[in-house]
Order: sequence, then C-alpha cells, then structure tokens
Amino acid sequence: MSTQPDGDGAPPNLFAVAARAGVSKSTVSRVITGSPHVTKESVAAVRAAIAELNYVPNRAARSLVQRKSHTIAMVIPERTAEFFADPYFAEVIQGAALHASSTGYTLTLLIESEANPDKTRQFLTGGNVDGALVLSHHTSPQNYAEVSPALPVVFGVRPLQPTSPAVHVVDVDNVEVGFRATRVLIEAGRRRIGTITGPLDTAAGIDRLEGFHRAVAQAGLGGDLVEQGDFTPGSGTAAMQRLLERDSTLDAVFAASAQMGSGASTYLRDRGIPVPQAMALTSVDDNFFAASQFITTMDLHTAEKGAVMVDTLLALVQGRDVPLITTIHCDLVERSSV
Amino acid sequence: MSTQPDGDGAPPNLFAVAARAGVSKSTVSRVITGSPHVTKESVAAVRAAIAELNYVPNRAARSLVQRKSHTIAMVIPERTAEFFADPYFAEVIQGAALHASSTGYTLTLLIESEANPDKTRQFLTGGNVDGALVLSHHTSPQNYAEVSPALPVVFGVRPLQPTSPAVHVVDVDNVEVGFRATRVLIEAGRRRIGTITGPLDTAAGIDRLEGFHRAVAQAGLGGDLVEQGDFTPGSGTAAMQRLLERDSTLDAVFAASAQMGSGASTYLRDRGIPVPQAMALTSVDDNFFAASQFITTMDLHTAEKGAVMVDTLLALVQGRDVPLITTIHCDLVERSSV
DNA sequence: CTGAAAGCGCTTACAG
DNA sequence: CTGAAAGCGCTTACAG
Repeated sequence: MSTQPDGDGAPPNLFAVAARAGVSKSTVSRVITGSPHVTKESVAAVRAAIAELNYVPNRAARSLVQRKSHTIAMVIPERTAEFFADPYFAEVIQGAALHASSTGYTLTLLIESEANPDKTRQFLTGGNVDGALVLSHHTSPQNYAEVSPALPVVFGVRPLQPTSPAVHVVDVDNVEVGFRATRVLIEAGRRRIGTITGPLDTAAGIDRLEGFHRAVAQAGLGGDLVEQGDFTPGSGTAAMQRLLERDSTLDAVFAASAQMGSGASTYLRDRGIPVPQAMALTSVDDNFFAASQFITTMDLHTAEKGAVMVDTLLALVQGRDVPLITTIHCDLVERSSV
Repeated sequence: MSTQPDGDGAPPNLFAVAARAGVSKSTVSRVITGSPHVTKESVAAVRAAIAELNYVPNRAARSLVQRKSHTIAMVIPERTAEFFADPYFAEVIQGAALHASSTGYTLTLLIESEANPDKTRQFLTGGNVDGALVLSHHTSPQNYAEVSPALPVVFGVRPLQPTSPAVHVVDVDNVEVGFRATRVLIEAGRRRIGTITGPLDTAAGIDRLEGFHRAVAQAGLGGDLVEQGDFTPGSGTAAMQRLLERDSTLDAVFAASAQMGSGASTYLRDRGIPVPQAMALTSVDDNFFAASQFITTMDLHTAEKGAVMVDTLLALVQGRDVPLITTIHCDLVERSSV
C-alpha cells in the first residue's frame, strides 16, 4: 500500500532482484560479482532490476561467505594521536580514506589504546579486517610484524630496528629529503649551516639528519650545528635560539619539519634577522606552516602516500607480490626563504 | 600436528568453543551475548574455552543475523576535507574514534565525494552502517535529514536552515562562545573592539558574530568593526590589517578561530604593536595555534564533542529518546593576550 | 537452564 | 549460460 516502488520495511535482497529480473539468484550474484558467464540480456535485466529496487548488496552476507571483510584498518597508536594536530597525519588519513572508498574497501579508524594493546591486536587478528595500515613514529613495528603473517600490514614509516619477518613499508626516502633540503642551502652559497632535527628516536628524525650530514660533508662543510626538536613549532623556536647562541655566524638552517621551520622563522622575525638575507631556511612537508611563512620546503606528497599505502595493502590482501619498500617521490617547493 | 593449541588454518568458530566447553552452540552464544539464563558453571566453561582457543566472534555472521553492522560512519564532505588541516576536525575524529572503540562499535571514515554524492548516500542507506556522524560547516544537512528516518544521523554543526525533519545536533553554543570571548575584552576595560569572523555562510561564523554583537551592545559599545575571515591564519592576518586601517584607535579584537587569532597576532608583532598592552586579543578553540601565541581563548572541548556525538548516535541506534540538541560546554582559557 | 532447528543474505561448486 | 542446493558463522524463537 506504499507509493514507493521498493516497499517499506526490509531493504530488497538478492531474491527480490532475481524475481524482478526473471532470473535465478545465482545469475544475479554473477552479475554483481562481474562474472563473464552471463548473457547480455540477463545482465541488462538484472541491472535494471537493481536500479529499480535501489538494491545494495548486504556486505555482512558477502563477507560471511567470502571470508573477507572488505575492510581495512588504519591503526593510529595513541601516542601518535597526541600528534594528531600535525597536519601530516590528517593528510595521510585523508589520502587513504579517499582512495579506499574508490576501491570499494572501507577504512576503519582504530586508535590503539596504550592501556589495552591486546584489544587492538585481537580486533585485527579476529577476522574483522582484511589488512591494516600502521601509522606511527614511535611504536615498535615488531608488535605488528608478528601479526603480519596472519594479516597483511603496511607501515607508513620504516622500522627503527629490522623486524622479523620484514614488514612492508611505504615512505619517502628521508635521507634524500634531508640531503636535498640541505643542498639547496649549499647551492645558495651558504657556508655555515645548522639543522633542527626531529626526535632522534624516530626514523624520520634520524634519516633526515643523515641526509643533512651527507650534504654538508660532500660540500666540505661542518656538520656540528645540530639541535634536536620534536617536530612542533615551539621546539623549532627553541632550537633556533640555541643554534644562534652556539654560532652567531650561522647563515642557514635546515629544519626537519615545516612546523619547526615556522617556529624558527617566528624567532628570526622577532629578533629582526631577515630571511633569507641573513638566514636561509628550508624545511620538510608542504603544508600551511611552510606556506604561511614562505618557507622553501620538501613536498612529501603525503596524501598520495596514503593512497599508495592502500594500494600496497590491497595488493597484499589479494596475494599479489609487492616489494617490501615502496618509495614515494619528493619534490622541492621553492619559496622565498632561500 | 601443530604445536599450537588452536590449530592452523581457519580461526576457531562457535562450534569449536562449544565442543571444548562441552555445551551446545546456543549456550556459547548466550554467554557471548550476555544472556542471564546460563548457569555459572556453563559460563565458566565457555569463558575458559574462549580463552584457550583465542576465539573472537565473527562480526559478519553476527551482523547478518542481527541486521546490525555495529559500525558507524563519520562522514566528512570533501570540502571539509580540504580543511582537514584544521586541528578541529582531527580532534573531533580522534575523540569519536577513541570513544567508539570503547563501545564495541567500529568507526568508518567516509569522505563524501562531491563528484558522486549518491555513492555516499547509497553506502549509508544500504545497511552498511547503523548510523552516521556528519561533520561539516557547509554541506546542507537537508540531504542527510532525508536519510535520517531510515538511518540515525547526528550532526556536529547546527544546520543553517531548519530542516525537515529536524536533525540531531551536538555542538557548543557558539553565541555563548562569541559572547564570552568578547566579554573578556570588555571586562579588561577595552572600549574599541573589533572582530574577525569566520565565514558568514557557516553556523559557527554567524553565531560567534552574534555573540560578539550581543556583548558589545550590552556594554553600550559599537559593533561596527567586523571583518570576515575563513578560519585560516592567513585570513586572520589580512583581516587584522583591514581592521587597523579602518580604525587606528582599535584596542581589542575577538577572532572567531585560534588560527585566525594566530594570524592576527603575527601581524601585530610584525607591526610592533604589543599584545596585550596596545591590543588585546581573544580567540576560539584551544589548540597549539592559541597556545603558541599565548592567546586567551575559548576551549570548546572538541575531543569530548566527538565522544558525545558517538554516544548520542548510539542512543538513537538503540531506539532511545535523545534531545534534538546536545550542548557541549565551553570554558575560557586565560593566557597573556588580554 | 539448555539444545536442535531454522534462517539471516549472500556466493560457489555442481549439474545440466 | 543457468539454476537448485549447500553452507559461511552466528542468533533466536521454540520445545523441553
């Protein structure tokens, strides 16, 4: 007695579509799964019925029989969550979510509680997801390497220690990132170059510093002016001050994050030190911290990285062979700080 | 022949647990669902078997029979996604994800593609999720109000236009937010007060401006110094400049976001205008933009808002009665900008 | 309190 | 190419 064609109450199921299209459930299923063994006429009839009924397949039923959840988890350890304010993570997640939806997979956000890490691992290994993306600077990937044989896992950061078994990683080459960002300063004629590093217990922090050291060494310059930050603007300000106190002839700084670069830039402005005339500056990551301070920076293609992480994971899920390391390219974005 | 007790291959199912515990599948199911009609002995036996086998219930099977996905979606329209860099969204999402996981529900991130909005709505109404959280300043909630009878939906922002049917909203009272942030300036003795608004096609922008107007009117002050921004730091800098050009006697500014406040603060510093001596400043949202510039600001308890959105949605999902509007309290955080 | 049976909505061999 | 049947792993009345 409803005016709506699809009736009220329960949503239409395969059986309803089959009845309307005048075929069997098997045929409807074949059309939906894209099987080639169906006549054009049947395909057309089924498609029409699906459209008329506004039919959407039940994921639970499909998952049950296929033993696939069509869901992937994005695991964000709680400590990283504190750093959620870092645009970097938001951008990776956005890139991953956007791409996942285009593949028919669903992205579940899983914040790993430090109080109860077993809960997260149980969720992951309990067949709720087909694979997991792990984003973290700190958490030991060894924990996940262990679930890895049971569940495909892709990391967004290279592990600090080699894991066993080895894990799949998608990331930029942070040594290259540090090298190129430092080279720019050298090519601009700077001779007394310092660096504000990220935390030196993170792969990104360590590798970018290594890149810095290689670049200055290659140019025959000193690599002694190193101050550590924690990727936040405030730490950049403080490190900039320390650097200047250590050597007043400093004429260039490579900051290992745009946030720290912006903190350094703020300090320089407050002290009336003109950029780039008296001090050249480069940083890492192209976000509004870099943009608003006009800092020449390395674009890490972070959203793309999120998408590639999804692709890599899905390849693994489908049993395809994937190299252990996928490197995301990086680019120099020139602004007015050099 | 495996040394592991849980064998290899397929994960243990209900049947395996039942066999090990020496009871029927029905009894195991009752223990898992928390039915009271089970003897203590049976409960103990089943729990032991579950622990020994490391059994995790299959969500797909449960969803299929219960017609519940135990999943809720966080819908982020693409336009909002551009603003993903705004710590505000990250914080809401984090709060929601953390709380959802503690309730046994799974949070799926759904980025609404502008190219194909039907896809998102189809996913939502196709029985894939039990409810949806919608976060957006711009998107017309009317679109979602329409799916609302079929699917519980909770909004993080009040709709600009009344919708039909009315939708559930969880948000701070932005009029109060604007009022209080302006009052602080008045109480500090400022007489010539301007405001940098958010976009005036958003509820937050409109309501915070309304709060500003009420406060200055109540104090018998003028409410003419209004410049619009878009919540970003850059727009705050530009608006601050326009305000100063319009009236050089300006002695206080209420910025409707911490990002804009920080942009304004940057401008003031560059011009050598001391804060708070020559210019007092307040803003909205307590994040590192406010903290790093020492701005007195309104704490919107954003992570808590995410959690409350989840609670509200789950109440709706469970058929409980929920008020249409849930107001999150806000607090003043005093720093040195006033 | 407990168990056997039916069924949730799909997919997948198996015949034809 | 197509359909009837079995089964994925649970939960839920229904008897007992």
